[in-house]
Amino acid sequence: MKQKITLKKIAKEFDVSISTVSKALKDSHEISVEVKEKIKTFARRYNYKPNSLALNLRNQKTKTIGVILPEIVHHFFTKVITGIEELANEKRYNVMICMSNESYEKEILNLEMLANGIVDGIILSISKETEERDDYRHFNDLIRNGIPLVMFDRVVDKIECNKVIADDVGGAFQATEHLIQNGCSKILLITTPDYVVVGNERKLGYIKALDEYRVPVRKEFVLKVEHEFEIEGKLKDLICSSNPPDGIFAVNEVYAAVAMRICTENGLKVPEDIEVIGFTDGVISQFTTPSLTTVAQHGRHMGRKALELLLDEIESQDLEYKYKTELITTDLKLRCSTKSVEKPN
Amino acid sequence: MKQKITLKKIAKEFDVSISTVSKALKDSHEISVEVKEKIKTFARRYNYKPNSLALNLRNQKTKTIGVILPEIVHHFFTKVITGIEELANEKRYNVMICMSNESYEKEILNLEMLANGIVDGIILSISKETEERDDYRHFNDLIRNGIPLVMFDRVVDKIECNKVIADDVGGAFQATEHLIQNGCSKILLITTPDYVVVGNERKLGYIKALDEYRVPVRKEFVLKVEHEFEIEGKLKDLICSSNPPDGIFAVNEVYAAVAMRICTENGLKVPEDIEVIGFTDGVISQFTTPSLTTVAQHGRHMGRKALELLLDEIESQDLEYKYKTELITTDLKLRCSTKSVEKPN
DNA sequence: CTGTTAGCGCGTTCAG
DNA sequence: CTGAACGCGCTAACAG
Repeated sequence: MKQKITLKKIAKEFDVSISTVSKALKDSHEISVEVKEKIKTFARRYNYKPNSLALNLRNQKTKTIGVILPEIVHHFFTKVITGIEELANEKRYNVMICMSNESYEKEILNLEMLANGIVDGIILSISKETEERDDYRHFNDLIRNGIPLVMFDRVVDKIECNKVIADDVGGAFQATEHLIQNGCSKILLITTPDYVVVGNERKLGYIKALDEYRVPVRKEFVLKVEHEFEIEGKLKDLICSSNPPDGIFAVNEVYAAVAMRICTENGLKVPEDIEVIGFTDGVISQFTTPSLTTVAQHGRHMGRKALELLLDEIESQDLEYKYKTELITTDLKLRCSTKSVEKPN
Repeated sequence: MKQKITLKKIAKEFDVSISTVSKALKDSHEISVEVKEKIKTFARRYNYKPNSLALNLRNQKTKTIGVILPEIVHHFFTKVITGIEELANEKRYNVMICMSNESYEKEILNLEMLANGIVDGIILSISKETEERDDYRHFNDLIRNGIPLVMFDRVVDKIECNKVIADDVGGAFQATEHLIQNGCSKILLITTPDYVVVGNERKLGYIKALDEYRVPVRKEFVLKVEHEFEIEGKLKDLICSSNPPDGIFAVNEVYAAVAMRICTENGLKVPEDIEVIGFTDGVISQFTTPSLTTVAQHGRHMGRKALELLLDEIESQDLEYKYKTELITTDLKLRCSTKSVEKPN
């Protein structure tokens, strides 16, 4: 278990002072060429690397940013991470990823841990439990402590900070509009419980599209489910009713995939009898039969944007820094679960 | 931009020494009750938290472990992370996740960054490029520097460290055996290029099963592809040949899903005409039509095990520490792309 | 009961 | 050209 080499050890080796070594390694003009040379070759030989902890402590900054995610087994979030990593790389920042597991407690724990000096700023998507509790003191504490925070995707109006969100309303509008234009008039919305903000936003877009095209909004066509296995029973009932839906818009990928499977199993043909659109950046959609038309969220782009805003704030000296909210536009990714002229992929 | 509160500031506030404050906050018996009380309430009021950097520097350990992954947009790796996080939580360790993006350069960069004091140990799955180059000096440097390393999934024999691997040979054997027992005799293997170790291991299992059941191994039934879009042409040719396969074993999920789609598109019924098995821990398999039988890798379990070994080594004082290689057994997860008595899910 | 000192590893004055 | 001293924030051994 050989110990790491330090300035001190090199100094002892050549019987010079620590600061001489430090200067020599930085190629300071204050040090004689010979001394510099021998110290540098020695350092290279023993692969000297300054200790990050010491540097961070001294500089009072770490060039590291923390990312807190509700979960990681989720294609969208991994895309966001990819975007963050990408830009972090370019800007020579490190990234520390933590998971809140959708838990309020763990979110606070992570926040506290990161806030204790080890990161220069934090990017986060709020946990479901926190959304449900509607308790955001820990974030305000953080901000009061002067640690820059950027929220993405699941954001909270009450918190004053930079934000990056997908255009949930617009995306849902686009999807619903597409279904309407394809001739659907009885469009089922499968969404999350009320406390999930993005679910609500997407519902708004759905309603907006229906309104705009003068399609009546019907209560029985709004399905709120917590878990995908709740879909089967309710959807079956609707399909077998006297007035079955002819289109489905689901606020995420799994809901859409499950709904589509249930339709098929119950004798409906997709997209002939019923068209389906999901909302996601995911990978499942490409492999379902038929492949699933979705609203693409561009998670990678969101990640990049979030870090961009964060670095902006970190590097800003401006006392009157103005927080922004960036809207990332979505795209309708046409596949085979909807009727359309072209059906790529 | 209020600055964080430190021992020093509290000391100044009450005009006592820094160490008095430190002791007071640790409820030392050396300090009078009144002083302790007033210092503690003050600290609580201003939400004092010791600076982690300073603590880490002083203790020469960080209670943080680094994880380097080839990529993160990958269900298996996110499962492994979940396992690592889980145990890390229990043991009160932090986890820092980095991505090598399958790049040799970036792997080295990450390694160097983590090695400079900020983590107590590293868990890693090697990048493809490194596998291809067959150059492992950076790992040996790390180990020589006394930083514990655990490799998982994609491991390298030449590196002496703890390892956790899935039973790739066994899993592939199981899968192939299952196909044979279901009556397949012309089983196509879709695998990766030779330098990918896990691909090779799985190929070994495939051959072993064929040998054991005296099914001839045929060269034209071993398809090596780098990317999934190479599958279509080659598979089509085979299907249309005079001697088409009646079973497919693919070394990953995407290959299997793509192969199955191509079979269906070319008029073959799965599993009646041809059976398909994939290798993975993924999420796609559940949503294909038919759902895909796979060899489950238990990524979460692997993650836990990897961290377990790492903590073992970190906390071991033993100079004659013995490295282990843990084999994580796989399970055949039966779904609908293979014939069988029961077809759950 | 409280304070001083030293040290973790580093970089930066400032003196010599 | 080189070194001593200081500070980043914290703890622990030792003095008083």
